[in-house]
Amino acid sequence: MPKPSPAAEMMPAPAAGKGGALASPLAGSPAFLVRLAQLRAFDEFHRQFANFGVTPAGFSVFALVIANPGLRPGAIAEELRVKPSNVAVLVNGLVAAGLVRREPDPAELRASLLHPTRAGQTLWQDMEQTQRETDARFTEALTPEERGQFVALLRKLLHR
Amino acid sequence: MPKPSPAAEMMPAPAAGKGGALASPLAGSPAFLVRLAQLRAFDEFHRQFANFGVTPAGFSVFALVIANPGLRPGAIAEELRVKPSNVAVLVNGLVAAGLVRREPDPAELRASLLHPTRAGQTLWQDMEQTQRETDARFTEALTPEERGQFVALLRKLLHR
DNA sequence: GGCGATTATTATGCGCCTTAACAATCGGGG
DNA sequence: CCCCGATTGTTAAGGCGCATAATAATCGCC
Repeated sequence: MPKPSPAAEMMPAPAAGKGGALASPLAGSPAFLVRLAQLRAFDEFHRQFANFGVTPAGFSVFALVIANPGLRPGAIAEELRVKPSNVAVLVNGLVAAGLVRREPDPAELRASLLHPTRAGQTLWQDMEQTQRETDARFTEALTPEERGQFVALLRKLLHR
Repeated sequence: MPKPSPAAEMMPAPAAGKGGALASPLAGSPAFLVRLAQLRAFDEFHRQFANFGVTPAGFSVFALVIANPGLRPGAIAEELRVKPSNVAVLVNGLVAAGLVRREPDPAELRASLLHPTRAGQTLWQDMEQTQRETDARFTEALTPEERGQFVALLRKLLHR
């Protein structure tokens, strides 16, 4: 091992007896920690959005449609870094829930323009508030400054 | 709206035409960004571990067994914040791949003690190196200092 | 010796993502 | 003008990762 990184050092693991804490070789891995964080975020979402009948992925699509009425599915796929086939299924769910409708584009008959329904616009008010609460809970262990740093680092990390 | 938060403000979204960038109301949401980051981490893992025949979840279980020989499934479930039933399936995969073996515990016949096989120990050398490369790629947009901050913030966030 | 608690596993289902196949439309070159 | 490759969208099928519920075996204790 070339350099002794401060974190993520592996202890000798003394027999892994039930007594002490066990060695966590992945505790210093960003990718692993992100996976754990996403589990927690998912949990929080489920608790808060239990009454809304939407899933995390569906919610992200809905948020984009609300913020960009007339959006096309392809643009959503690009923004969410997901394949268009996946977007189609999620939009189906939103249409079935009566939150979104597909409208034909007169100048581009292949595409469908996505608009929120009136019911969708109404429900969004509550959802937006709930989303803020979800994020607050998710990051409740962080100070406001740390939360800002966290978001900034995530955005830099994701900036392909 | 009482106070103008610096991030995550929603623009009027002028017709969502194909010309300009679209409004991203979730760009300031930690939970949403973590989900995107996890997608990227998963992608990176698949690229790097394509030849090892293990999945991300299987790898995390394997890493724990390597670091803690004689570990019991329940301890893994607790450490990874998943249900024991899930661990059993993942261990099945590792056993089938010849990386891990289940051994009876003489003092606790309900439990099985997990040990890496010799082949598993050998393969782990390469996996450990590959994992470091995966994390390096995952965080390549960050400076070393930022990477350290990122890990520290994640750990604080997760510290239930 | 029996009975609730603990440990592990299998079976089943859902969410989310992928690739592959198909359909419809667009747009430009012959 | 028509055809054909490219674009856009959708459905179908599959895999991973998680959950809950049901089952089995063992443990500890009265």
